Amino acid sequence: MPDQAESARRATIRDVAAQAGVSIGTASKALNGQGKLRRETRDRVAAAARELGFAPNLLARGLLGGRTYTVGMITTDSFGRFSIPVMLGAEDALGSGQISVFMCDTRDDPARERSYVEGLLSRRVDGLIVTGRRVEPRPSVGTRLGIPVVYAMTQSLDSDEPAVIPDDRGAGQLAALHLIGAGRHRLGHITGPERFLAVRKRASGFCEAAASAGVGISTSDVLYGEWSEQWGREAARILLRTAPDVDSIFCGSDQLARGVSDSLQRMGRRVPDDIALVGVDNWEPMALGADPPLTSIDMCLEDVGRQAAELLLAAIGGTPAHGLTTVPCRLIARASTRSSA
Amino acid sequence: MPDQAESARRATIRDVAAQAGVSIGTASKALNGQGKLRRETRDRVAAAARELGFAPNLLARGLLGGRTYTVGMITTDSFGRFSIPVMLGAEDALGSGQISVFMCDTRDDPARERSYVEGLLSRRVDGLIVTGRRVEPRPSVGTRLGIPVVYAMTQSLDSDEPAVIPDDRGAGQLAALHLIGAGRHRLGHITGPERFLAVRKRASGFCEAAASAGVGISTSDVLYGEWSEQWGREAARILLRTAPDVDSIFCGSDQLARGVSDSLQRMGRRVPDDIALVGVDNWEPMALGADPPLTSIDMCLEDVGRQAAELLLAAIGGTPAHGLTTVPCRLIARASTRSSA
DNA sequence: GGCATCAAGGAATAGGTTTTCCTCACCCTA
DNA sequence: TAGGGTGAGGAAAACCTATTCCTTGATGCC
Repeated sequence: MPDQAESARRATIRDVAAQAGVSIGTASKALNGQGKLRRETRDRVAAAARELGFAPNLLARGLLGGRTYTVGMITTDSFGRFSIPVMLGAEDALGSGQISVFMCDTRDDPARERSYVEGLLSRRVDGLIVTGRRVEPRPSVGTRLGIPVVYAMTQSLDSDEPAVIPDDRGAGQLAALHLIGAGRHRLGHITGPERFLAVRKRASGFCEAAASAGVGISTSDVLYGEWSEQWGREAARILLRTAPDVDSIFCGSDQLARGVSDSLQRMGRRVPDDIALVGVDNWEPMALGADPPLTSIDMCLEDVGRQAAELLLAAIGGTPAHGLTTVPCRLIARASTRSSA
Repeated sequence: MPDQAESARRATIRDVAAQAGVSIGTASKALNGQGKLRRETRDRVAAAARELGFAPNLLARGLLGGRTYTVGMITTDSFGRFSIPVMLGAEDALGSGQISVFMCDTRDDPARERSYVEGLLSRRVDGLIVTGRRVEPRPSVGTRLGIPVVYAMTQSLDSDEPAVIPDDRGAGQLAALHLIGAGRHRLGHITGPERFLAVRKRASGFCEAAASAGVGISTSDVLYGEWSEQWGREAARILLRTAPDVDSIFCGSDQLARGVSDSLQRMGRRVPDDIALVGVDNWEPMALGADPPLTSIDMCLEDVGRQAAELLLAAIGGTPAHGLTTVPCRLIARASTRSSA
């Protein structure tokens, strides 16, 4: 393959046709395996294309075919920790099918979002993926765009629009079962702001699973606060005061778990011997950096992204989806819940 | 503005022209403020466009004009912690000029990279930004692509190609001056693998600045290791053994600094009273979550991205850049270096 | 030998926009 | 009144590709 382009102007199919001594139409057929052509002609065209470093102009193709093999991705949280893996998974599902992704960060500004959507529509993307910070429902990006839209890690207030989110309730259950399975019976839960839907779902999943295993913790025992290590430290002190015999804590994020771990150890409790800890996010720099490393629930965000992309592809292909799809979480066991036996 | 599209087919300029009772060419001129048209005609066309929710097909425009107002962004580190802010800054500089960004993650796989570049070229992007994990030089993505390329947070082995990177040497100097300015005189440096160019540059900047302030630390005293909290903990123990009177440590990342801080405090040293700590990255979840919060050097990655994008725009506009551009870092002072007075 | 069939490839069209060049009518001046 | 200038807008080319329809020559069959 000679170096990509002749630097000046990219070769067009017209150049290829001329070089191969055939018409444009014939060249097109040869390159796309269409029509009735002699073997030798195909080869000649292929050789010319190779020689000229020809690559079809996808703009022209898109203009003609009505499909651009391009999708838009809109994120509201500055490519944050959540939307990135989602993007990664989506890119994975799309990229392998030769679809390119336009990325747009709205910074949570509706006006900016509107203008991005306009731009994407003008570029004739085949579909849209909308991803957000957390799982809270948000205003629809538009229901009559003429192209399919899938939400990932967030949902539209118009609840019929397809959305893919992690199974937060399942995350809570997973945590409870893991802790109980490790022989813990006095559970605590320290988590983020109660206004987050995901927070409430996890808490209820956790409490329910505990209850049905005969271990008592009610949602009113849950400690809600900010998403900060600072709150983790503080909450640990509070919890130890109100429930000094606690032997395990489920933390709503790895950051919280770090704070909790730190605080507990300063208060002389050993992790996991005295108190076991489970975090959420499986955010490796946090979870692995902790001492001891944190058991954490991975929300499989890449799967969320992948599934969203697959739903989008199906919709583009004519099979739209509706409503919510949840993706199961996975618990990654590490030293912070190692059996104290 | 009536709801975006008529759901079925997007309105074209032909529809607008028909509705306004003018020819296509006239409609185009009216919408773009070109040509000689009566005021009333322009208004009529504008009204029709609004009514039909017309937005020009950017594919067609790109096909015709040779410019797509689109750039490709290639990252090698899975949208990691470094390339994201860079992307953000770039998107900032580009987005406000109505340029859309194709995002591609190569996962460090040259074959994948090649195929992405092909795809972007086929989509006739106007330029390329290549961003990487750290600042190490990498093989060129191609020097005869026919479109300008700018590297950000990484450089091409072909050193003439334009690249924008943070001023790592300056980061080291900043750290040294800050610590010395806070009255510290026995400096240590714990950092990442010596094979990283950025690591060596920071170390030499740090040692030089210290030397020229009359404080002795040689590059041979630097502790090199992995980029992990674990290494931070271990290195702190080593350092305290070999230099028990150290009163300040410059850490090559916030993660390292977290490990160091943790380890020091377990060994009974107070931060910052006994030992002051400076990290690098200003990675907020890490730096703010630490106790005490970490002073850290912000590499202003968004500025790196912004500048790269600006260079790219200039190159697209006909004024290509060459060689290295460095972006200054900024020290964010927090409690870990609060004067012990 | 005439006709249908078939292989091979050319010509033309569509897709949506911008831009250049034309046309047409009108007014002004010599 | 002829010629030129001008204001307003139309027609058509150009961008590049894929596809549909045609043409051409050759072959096979009755």
